[in-house]
Amino acid sequence: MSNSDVARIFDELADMEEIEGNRWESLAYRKAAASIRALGLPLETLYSRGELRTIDGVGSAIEKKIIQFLETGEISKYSEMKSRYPIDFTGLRRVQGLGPKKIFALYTALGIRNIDDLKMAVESHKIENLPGFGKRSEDNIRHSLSLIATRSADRLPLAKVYYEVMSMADSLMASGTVRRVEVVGSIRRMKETVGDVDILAVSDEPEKALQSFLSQKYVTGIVVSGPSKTSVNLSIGLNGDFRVFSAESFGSAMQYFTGSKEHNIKMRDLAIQNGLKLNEYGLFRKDIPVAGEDEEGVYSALGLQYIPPEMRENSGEIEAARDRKLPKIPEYVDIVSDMHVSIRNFSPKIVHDIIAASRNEGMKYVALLYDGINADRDKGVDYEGYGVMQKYVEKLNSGSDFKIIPGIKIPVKQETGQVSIPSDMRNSAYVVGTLSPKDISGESDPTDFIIRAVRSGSFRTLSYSYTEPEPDNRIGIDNDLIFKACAENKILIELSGSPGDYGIHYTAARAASSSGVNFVLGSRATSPGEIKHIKFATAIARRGWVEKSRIINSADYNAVIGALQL
DNA sequence: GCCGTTTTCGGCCCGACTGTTTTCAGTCG
Repeated sequence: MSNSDVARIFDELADMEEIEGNRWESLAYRKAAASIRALGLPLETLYSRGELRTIDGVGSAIEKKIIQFLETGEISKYSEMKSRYPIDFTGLRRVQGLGPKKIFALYTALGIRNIDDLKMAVESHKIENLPGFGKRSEDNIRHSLSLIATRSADRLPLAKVYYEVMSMADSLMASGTVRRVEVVGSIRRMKETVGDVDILAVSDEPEKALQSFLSQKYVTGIVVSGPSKTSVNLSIGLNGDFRVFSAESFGSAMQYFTGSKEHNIKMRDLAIQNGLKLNEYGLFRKDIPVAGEDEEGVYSALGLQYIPPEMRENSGEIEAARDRKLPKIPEYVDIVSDMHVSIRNFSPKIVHDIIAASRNEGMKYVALLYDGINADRDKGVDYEGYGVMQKYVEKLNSGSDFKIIPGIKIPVKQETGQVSIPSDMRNSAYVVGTLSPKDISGESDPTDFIIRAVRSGSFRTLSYSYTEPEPDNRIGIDNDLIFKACAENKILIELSGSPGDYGIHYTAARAASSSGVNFVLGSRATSPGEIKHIKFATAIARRGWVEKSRIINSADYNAVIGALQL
């Protein structure tokens, strides 16, 4: 039973209230659903602490519903309404252009309850004759259904689309029809998953720029297209929105389309309180522009510090910016080392390739972690292989300005809660303990197990390993207790940049940071080409409000060697 | 249904686009 289950229920309640004309109730459920979805910790935890009401958009009525769900597994209001609207809203809303009203119209006229019903109705051309629908509507539904069928997921991991989207922006710039191009939306916020791609441009010839965008080879279909904006299907399997603005409006347009939606709502509310109006064209006092050319001006005119895109999730950043108390998060260039490059089969060549790639990414030193686990885990760690690598690295270090920290990563063992490492190696190697859900699946009290591991002193850094980027459905552990133990025992927590081997979520990083934990950032690269992923680890730190001073690898080599006591 | 640096009542972000409409509701971001 995860937060997303509860969020889905509130979204459906919002749909049903909207059908019944209860606009504000609908809005309230919608807001609560979004807050719960963005929550970094399980609702059960907040419930046990009596803190459900601290969630933005959760008042007494919604709190009661959450409690009822947690205690009985059902919400009576939802069940009661659902019996009147036995419709799969969640499924049908994935169809582009279908909202609650249209879904209800389809249900009333044709008894359509789910995607399969809709497919059949489209195939037999029953929709085009419905009042409020037409031939175009039916064609659009057909097109959207075919996209849903071929799409693997509604959201894709950031790293899987990031580089392609950046090259899309580059080729658009090269077309010569725009003066400036920026990727905004969730990609600019470096959110861990991406649902669509937003691109903005400045152009003196908006229509030419739009045409140029539509003719790019990565555009595979057009959803909507007007004089200033267009929405398309992209070859990467997501939809893309492209909009053209004038230079005077570009800052407010970037602010607006970077989101998040919740951040924007609060921003516009703040503008209203100041007698101003904020939209994508600028910040206005009685139609006279006050700001809009750049984002800094918009934030500043509202009495705020500049808020980095990664922090714009309406999780306290606007209040902090008002009080001049935003944390000093690292810039991407502040991270001068990749503290987790994984090496399985040592050779001088691979080390030199890693050095070259690291220098290329602006790194000054790198931690090379020997992954000496045999396929058969019971056989243990290949310490001899590590020894060979360590000797080579030491020799290399003595004659080079680019330094390598030799290290080893070892899974935290189930029986002992420790990583097994010979005592003579503990002092010379940077030891990282890895922990994946399957490592603790057999534990009756996983939280206590991890805390014992942290206290064992057998590793310096705790490296969580997950296959999914989102925090939901993760192992049931009490992060608060674990983070406290890490802070007390000076155990570092690793933030991962890897697109397939995720570390802790940014919300957990934020909690850890406020518990006093320090961090290391690593790409978890298994080949030199993956070292560039370090930026995604930096992004998690930025999203998690982690101060630069808490990140070990924002310091130079000598400081890190000292901190790691190597 | 939620919320409060004018408020415990009376507000609730806002503009673009589409399709089916003779002036606008629905959807989207």
